[in-house]
Parts: sequence; C-alpha cells; structure tokens
Amino acid sequence: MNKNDHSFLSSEIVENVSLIFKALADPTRIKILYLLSQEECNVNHIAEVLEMSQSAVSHQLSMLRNLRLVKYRREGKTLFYSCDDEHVISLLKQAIDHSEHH
Amino acid sequence: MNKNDHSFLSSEIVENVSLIFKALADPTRIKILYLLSQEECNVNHIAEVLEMSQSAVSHQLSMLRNLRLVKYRREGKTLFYSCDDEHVISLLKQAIDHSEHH
DNA sequence: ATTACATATGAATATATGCTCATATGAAGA
DNA sequence: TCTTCATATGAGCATATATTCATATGTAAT
Repeated sequence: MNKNDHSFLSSEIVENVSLIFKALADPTRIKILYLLSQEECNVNHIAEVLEMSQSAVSHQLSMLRNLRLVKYRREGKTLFYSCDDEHVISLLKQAIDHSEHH
Repeated sequence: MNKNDHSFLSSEIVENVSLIFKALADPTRIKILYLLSQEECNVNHIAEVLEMSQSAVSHQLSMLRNLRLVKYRREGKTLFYSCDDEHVISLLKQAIDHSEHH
C-alpha cells in the first residue's frame, strides 16, 4: 500500500481516542468507574470501598469530571457522583468481559 | 450499598484491563494498530507512513507483541506485522467511531 | 460567628512512559 | 567469511502520571 492510500486518522481524533483510553488505563480509575457503574456514590464512600485516601479519590474524580465521564449532584455537604458516559462504560465492560474469558 | 455488597473486580482482572487500555492509550500505538488493522506491514513501512524512527516503531511493536496484540511472519530479512487481537481492534474502532461522532 | 464535616486543590515526590542514540542480532548474498 | 539490509535492544533522558501531605473551600448546624 502506498503512503497516500491509507485511511488516516486526523490527529484530533487520535488525541481524543488517546484521552478516552488514558482515562481507562489506570487501575484506580477502572475501579472508580466500575463502582459508579453499579451505584451513585459519594466521595468518602468511594474512598472507603476502594481503600484509598479521600484526596487520591478526589483528584481522580476531578480528572474524570474534566473528561465528562462522571457527573455529580449535591445533597447538603455531600456530593454524589455517577457515570456520565455510557459509551465509555460500555468499552470498560467489554474489556472486563474479554479479560474474564481470557 | 454496603462495602460487602459490591460486585468487585479481582485485582488480576483490573490489572489485565489496565494493560489493555494502556496499550490503546498512546497516540503512536493507536496509529500503529489502526494501520495494521488495514494491512499487514513491515517495520520500515510503518516508520515511513507514520513518520517516526525505526527504533521507536520497533520498541512499540515489542510492547504490542508482549501483549499479544500483534503477531508477525518473516519473509527473508523482513518481518510483516499484523493484528492478533480482534477484540482489542474492536474496542479501538468503537472509540474512533465515538470520537468521530462527538 | 464558630465549629464540624465533606470535598477540592496545590506542591512535592516517586514512578512510569516514550523517545533518541548507539549498538547488537540475524538473514541473505557476494 | 564479509557486507549489507531489516529489525531489535539497552542506556539515558525528558516528560507524564498518581499519590501524599498540607491546606483551602464551602455547606450546615449551633
């Protein structure tokens, strides 16, 4: 195949796809997203269930928020986070299934 | 939800899923895998088409080989690489589609 | 206003990652 | 065997990433 005959991806698309997969590439974020795919959670609950510090969780939520993969609603002092991108959750679940069935 | 009521992912699964997405998280590897999903390529061809050094391509192929995402066959001095994990290619193409349609 | 609680954020640090450069390996032909 | 070509690999470096620690912000109750 000649160099000009390829169907190329624009660098914008490549960067976007890279961002999606980067979000899913970290064990901590995988656990957070999987947890949020099961139920809406507040920050401390996530920290307790996943046995990590409040700060670490909050930093990761901040990143996931920037990528619009999660959203939250406030109830008093508490913020309840949930998933905001079903497609990305679908990618995650497919990878989990794939991994579980070798 | 109580801490014990969650469906947890084993750390082995989490690590595996993380490895898959890490492989897909780098722009260079996205381009290589997308190219290989279109045609079998030798190393120099990949380097030329993607305008990167032979060494950089070879390092990335080495990683993709270890993860069994690509395979190769030899023809004389030349190695022809191709995709070896249709499921991962499927994840990649879904992310591309998603990204293209905003 | 003061305090307590829930969460966010900035700086610092440690580790991971991707590239380059130089060199090694390995196959094929002279 | 010597050379050439295709690819692989190791060391070193620069950047990115995830965490911790300390502190800030913001809400609600007293």
